[in-house]
Amino acid sequence: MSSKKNTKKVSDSEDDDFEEEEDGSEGSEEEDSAENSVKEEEDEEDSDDNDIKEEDNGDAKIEVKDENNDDDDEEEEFKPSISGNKRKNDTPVEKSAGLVNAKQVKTSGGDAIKKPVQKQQDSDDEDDENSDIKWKYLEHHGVLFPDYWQKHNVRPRYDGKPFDLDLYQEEMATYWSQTLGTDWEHKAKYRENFSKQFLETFGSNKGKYDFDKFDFTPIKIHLDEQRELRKNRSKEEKNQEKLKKEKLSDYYAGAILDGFREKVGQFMIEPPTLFKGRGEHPKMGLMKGRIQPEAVVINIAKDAPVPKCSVPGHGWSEIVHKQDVTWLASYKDDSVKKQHKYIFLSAESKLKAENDKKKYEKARRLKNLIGSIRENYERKLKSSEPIDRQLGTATYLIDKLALRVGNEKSEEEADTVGCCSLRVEHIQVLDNFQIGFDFLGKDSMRYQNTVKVTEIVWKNMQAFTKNKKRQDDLFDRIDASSLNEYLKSQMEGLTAKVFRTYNASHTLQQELDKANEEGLDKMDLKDKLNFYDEANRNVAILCNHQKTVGKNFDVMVGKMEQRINVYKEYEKELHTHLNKCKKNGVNPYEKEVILEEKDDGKHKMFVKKFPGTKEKIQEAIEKIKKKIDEEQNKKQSKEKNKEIALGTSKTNYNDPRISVVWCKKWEVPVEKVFPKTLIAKFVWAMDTDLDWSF
DNA sequence: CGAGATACTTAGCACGACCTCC
DNA sequence: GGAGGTCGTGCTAAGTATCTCG
Repeated sequence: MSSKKNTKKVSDSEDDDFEEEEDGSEGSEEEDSAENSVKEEEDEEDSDDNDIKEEDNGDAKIEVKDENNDDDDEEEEFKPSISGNKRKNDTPVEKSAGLVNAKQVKTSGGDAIKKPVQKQQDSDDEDDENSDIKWKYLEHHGVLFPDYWQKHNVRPRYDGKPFDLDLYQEEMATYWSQTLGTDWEHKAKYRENFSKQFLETFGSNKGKYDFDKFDFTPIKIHLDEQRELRKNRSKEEKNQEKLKKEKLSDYYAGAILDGFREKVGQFMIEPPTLFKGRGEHPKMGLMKGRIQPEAVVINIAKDAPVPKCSVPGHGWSEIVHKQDVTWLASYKDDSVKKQHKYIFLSAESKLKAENDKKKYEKARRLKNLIGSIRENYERKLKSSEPIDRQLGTATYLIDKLALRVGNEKSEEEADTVGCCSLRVEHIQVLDNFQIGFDFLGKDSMRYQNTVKVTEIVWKNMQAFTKNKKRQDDLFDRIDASSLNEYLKSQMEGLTAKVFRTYNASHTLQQELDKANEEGLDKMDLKDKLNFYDEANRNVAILCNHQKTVGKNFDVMVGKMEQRINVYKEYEKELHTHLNKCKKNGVNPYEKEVILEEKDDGKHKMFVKKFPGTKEKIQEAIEKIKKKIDEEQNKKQSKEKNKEIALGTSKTNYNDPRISVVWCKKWEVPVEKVFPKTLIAKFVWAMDTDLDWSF
């Protein structure tokens, strides 16, 4: 209810005709690169804009500041107040709290405050307390659009002859050329989808052309040259560009939510390119269309200034004031598949952090109830009702194997499954109460596992496969929503994914609790971190978080082995050297041997030193032993992590408080287990008490 | 109800910044 | 100080879950 009231179009309200005016009056504006538009559209064009906005909001313009443009006090004051970079998370913007405060920030040089205050009062009041209001005040700078295509005029060949392409054709052809030499090039579907769409651009002439006769290597070569050129830019040039980028990002990343500066996440509209779906995606190779501002909906507070659209001659689709959602902007993109995209605040924002914390608290509630919940679904396993046996069995799998729930998918997507969408062909009922699983899950990652289950589960699984074809659903009486409905009856807010969070965090806690037995106190930092990685790895294995093996993994490991062998040989030689030294009292053989490990042209050197005194030799032996040890550890963890991605569980499944407490307890700096961004994301967990546990 | 819409989280990969090792 | 490797971050695809509507 409340939200509905808030979502009406700006243009509906008596004082906002923003889009109409903008659209109508600016058709002839220069229409190029977004980069230009952000920085250059200053005065002439700006004045139009301000006219409109000043009517709306008093003086509410937002400008990107350029180094050469520091003459405007208003902007000067405004900008830092909302810029993302200097933001201090827990310092309210401008001291006081809440709505009033945010407005002060926004208007710290102008008079926008007057009107909005009135606007604010006429409808919001009763909304605030009830329902799920996510914010009271929200202000941001909108979204950034990728540059329009700029023609490079490098022609492909057709039938061996240079061939002219129009603007859009060239753009498509270039995206295609980007993938020449990669795996994509050889995927039949990718080629099929692209070629069809590409030929489509010739309209009624499309029948005249044969895609196989096109040769795009000239464009490919051009792209390679461009990359080379970019790489070889001067230091200053690179620096300049970096600064520019930072400036832009500083501007767009800046938002204010309820009186606090917050960082916006991904604010750049996804640029056009060829769609690259994971796995056997039927739509791979199709052109992702260019998103125009007219497709973008902006969500801000009623009394916030309307962000400026950076594309000359264009305007937003709509300005809404939906307080029951967290997105700042959204757009529909149906070019490849029907979908909505959103611009959110970044992971480190209060809004996201709060949700994150709630997620873990919910998982902890599950932890406390898990006993009775397990009893409940175990009872269901034996129920006389087939539906209940399926619910029980599916819940068992979700709990024990951390499977995803498995929503229905359409034909237009890659064929992947989760628990409820498992088909008979995905499992094998084996001897000894074992079940074999082999299916493609999210992102077409293969889940392959053989597990011993309880007798009753085993029998159920066998029954569910009876008289069915391979392609039939294993669970034919339930789906994701009925399963979640059942879970809801067991605990408020319980859904299938909570089991994953709970099991992951619980596993991490258990693993890390083994620190005492492992004698962590006697370990050095490196070994402690190995121990942590091991725990982390167990979670990743549970959740099936995989990564593809890098193409030169074997080469890498080979090199390490070689290095270890060299070290070992050196160690042996040192021992003989030491013996000789002992016999003679003094060392007659002091020497250095320089080894060059040659490897495909490049070389690395290793110097074997044979010192002249027993003590020094002894030292050298110790040193090389340590090096061997380190190198072996490194090799081992590399092999262990060969196909396992540790990052995903760290960011999404492991309650950060577990790690924080562990770090404190064992005197490991948190920044050794969390990279910068995760520390920022998990600020809320950083001062957890030592006695806390999941 | 069921299908599509909507909102938000979870996921792997490419690439570039940074670090290390001589 | 530069090449080679590592690692973090940005990007965007692909899930989950719930809501809405005919």
